[in-house]
Amino acid sequence: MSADKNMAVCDCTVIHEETVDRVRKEMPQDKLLDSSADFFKVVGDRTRIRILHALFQSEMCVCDIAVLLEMNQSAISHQLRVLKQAGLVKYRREGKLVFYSLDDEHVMNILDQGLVHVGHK
Amino acid sequence: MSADKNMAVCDCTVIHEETVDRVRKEMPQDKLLDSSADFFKVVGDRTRIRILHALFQSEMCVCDIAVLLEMNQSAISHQLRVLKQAGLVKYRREGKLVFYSLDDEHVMNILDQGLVHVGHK
DNA sequence: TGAACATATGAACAGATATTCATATGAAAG
DNA sequence: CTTTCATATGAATATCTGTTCATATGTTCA
Repeated sequence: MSADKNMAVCDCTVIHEETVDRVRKEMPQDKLLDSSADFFKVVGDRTRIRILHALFQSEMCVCDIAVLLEMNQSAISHQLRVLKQAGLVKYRREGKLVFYSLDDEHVMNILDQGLVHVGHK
Repeated sequence: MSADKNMAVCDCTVIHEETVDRVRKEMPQDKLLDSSADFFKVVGDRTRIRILHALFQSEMCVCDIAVLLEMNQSAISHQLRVLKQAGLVKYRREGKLVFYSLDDEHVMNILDQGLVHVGHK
């Protein structure tokens, strides 16, 4: 059976079928893998990672963030939308202003580990 | 001074200059932020995150990985290149085969936290 | 109600990225 | 040395993504 799959998908013969089968059994579910890739993708962007680190220090309105990152308001607003859809930030309205803050502080642990990782390389 | 920066970059008046200044002081260095965004970007891909999880179980040759992920050899090879450049995998040659393995097991802690994060949502 | 301001949003565009295809490289075996 | 097989790589392509621009929404205040 895996021989067929092989031909369809790969230019070569299965070399270590047992390894492949064993690894396959231990792989996290596809759904989880896709979700976590999506999560890392959200975080894997200059602008968004800066927004998150900023909000870790303090809640901020859109304009504050734009000034901090020296980017225009629209770009920030678009990225905040992405972060909100990913469940990473939340907001509260106060008159004309909208204050954003982290919705999941735990995520900062992961971001910090990312910093540490690149820090000593 | 920040007033000028404002006009150039944002459509609005600074609302909370003290907040912005305080947050700016506490932000990680730009270089670090960029590096960690790049790191998360590498990890934020369906194919690459699967390769890493697979290699966490066992070293594998390129063909094994292609079969496991049901993708063609060339696609895998390209992605292994990205992972290697990011310092996440290493390889050893054995005859015609090239065996890849994790170069930084610590990274799996971060990936696992990603799985946990998306797992209970 | 209307002007002013902060934020959101849609369309457009430019740049990045993943996969495929064709082919090159490099090793083993005949 | 030539063939065969595993892997690498460059070019081409299609898709995705981030930013910008123009404009809409929504709130405050006159």
